Amino acid sequence: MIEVQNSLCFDIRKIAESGQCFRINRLYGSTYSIVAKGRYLEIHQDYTNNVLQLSCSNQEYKNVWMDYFDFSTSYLKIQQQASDKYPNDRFLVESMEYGHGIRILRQEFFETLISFIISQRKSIPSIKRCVESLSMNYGDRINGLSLSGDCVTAYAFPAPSTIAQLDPDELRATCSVGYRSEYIIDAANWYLSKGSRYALSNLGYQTSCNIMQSEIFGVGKKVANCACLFGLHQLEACPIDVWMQRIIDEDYRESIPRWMDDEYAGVLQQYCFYYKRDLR
DNA sequence: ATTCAGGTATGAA
DNA sequence: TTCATACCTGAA
Repeated sequence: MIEVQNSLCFDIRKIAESGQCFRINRLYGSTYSIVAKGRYLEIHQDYTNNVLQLSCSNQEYKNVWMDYFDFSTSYLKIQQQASDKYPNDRFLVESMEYGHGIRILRQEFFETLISFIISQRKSIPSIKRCVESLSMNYGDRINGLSLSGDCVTAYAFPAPSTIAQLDPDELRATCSVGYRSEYIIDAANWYLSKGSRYALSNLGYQTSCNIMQSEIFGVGKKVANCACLFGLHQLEACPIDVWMQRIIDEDYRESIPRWMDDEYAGVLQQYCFYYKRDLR
């Protein structure tokens, strides 16, 4: 277990509730578990002393989790820049204040792609259950540590080759993914034959977004944008879901706000999404 | 019972 | 291009 001073824009509660990741769960209080990159982590945020506790070694923190939490990107700078560029955008400025501490996690691409294929027409709890059963049924068993030093078992997200070989009916039965089961298997095959060769993160946002939409059955505009933003860390990707559409309709009189074309539109989208959803 | 939940493919206008 | 509709599933 290690302890680090949290001097960054980092709020684990908001990140967990921001809907970008389906494998962060609240255990108790402000303690969360995370399964990512074939590892299990527990993290506790002490909001009064501004301290983070993580259930890993200092080495693993530096090698794995600092990258995962995207600590090399300054979200403060992104916020300040946006405030300067769109000073009159009341909704955006309020959203940034409200969502301060949200970051875009550097999740694994394949897992992100499959997770957001699953997400269509599903509620977040339901998506989480699907991803969890997918991992339990077909993923590797992981041995992790809790914050108190106890051994914890978890399941990594399955490998592309494992998912590619599944029978659609079996997948549907074991993970209740419904009509998405063919999509999932198709995406895994795409990843094996082409996706992993493209080096999509180097091809840029527009190109990778178009490739995914045209080559993967079941991947449309929204899912492709989520895969770009959360799986490739292309921060200009701005997925328009029902909540974003509500923001456009209700808060911008049905016209696309300027910030949606910003180079950091995806980050700003997360603030607005989180803010709008909490107003429910 | 009906609707909704972070959509997409398809075919018609 | 835009629009309506079906689609697994589980929860409200």
